[in-house]
Amino acid sequence: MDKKNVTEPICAVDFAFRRIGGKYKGRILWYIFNHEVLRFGELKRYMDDITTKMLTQTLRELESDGLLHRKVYQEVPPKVEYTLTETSEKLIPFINQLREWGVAQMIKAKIPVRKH
Amino acid sequence: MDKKNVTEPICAVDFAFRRIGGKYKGRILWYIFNHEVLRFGELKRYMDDITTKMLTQTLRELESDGLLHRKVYQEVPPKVEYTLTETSEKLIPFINQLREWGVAQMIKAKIPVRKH
DNA sequence: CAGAATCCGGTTTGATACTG
DNA sequence: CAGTATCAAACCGGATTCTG
Repeated sequence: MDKKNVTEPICAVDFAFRRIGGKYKGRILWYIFNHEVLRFGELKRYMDDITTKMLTQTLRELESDGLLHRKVYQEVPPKVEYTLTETSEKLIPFINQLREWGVAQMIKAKIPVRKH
Repeated sequence: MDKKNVTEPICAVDFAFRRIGGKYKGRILWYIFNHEVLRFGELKRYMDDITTKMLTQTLRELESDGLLHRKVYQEVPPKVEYTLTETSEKLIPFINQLREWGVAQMIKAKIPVRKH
């Protein structure tokens, strides 16, 4: 997930999907949006199926793409808060619509829809 | 990209991203939408950076998820046409929104935006 | 608490050649 | 034309251990 952002995007759809098309990125943004701010450990609990390594890695990518703010509190025990940026806030309507589409599909397919 | 659709989705966002979050899926849907119907070879030319193997594989996944129609003409030389389904047509406004977000980001970052 | 570091298998993706 | 088949490389992602 490094070279992806180095090679020139073919088009804008390509560009966009490189930034949020990963396995966890959409959900991370969505969960943070819903709570306004989330700490590392909270986010990990919501994600439920992610390892610390992947979460760290994905958060760093989002941060370096300007889609997340990372605020470190210099205290013990450590505390780090993640919030959306102006740029990623603009993605929320898209994610939400996609989510609604997903809900509709899941109902049709009779897959239990869990809330978050 | 097989197990992805076997394990239970965590939530609707997860569900949706498994269906269109791959490296090429969004673009494939977008290009087909823009041309209404595309043949295998045409699509490959538009994608520009995909191998026949990946294109085949991705098309099959989209088809089995009910996001693409695949119409085979029994003639020589072979001819196969891909079109959107009702389900995937509902996704187009979102993909377009995402595309517009991408365009804005690319302009900001001074990355040349190519049309498709 | 919020990670960093390492090891390692599995999956994804790619190059190339071939076919009905 | 629309794919298959095969092999190899790259990347993803998980488990575990460790630390300021």
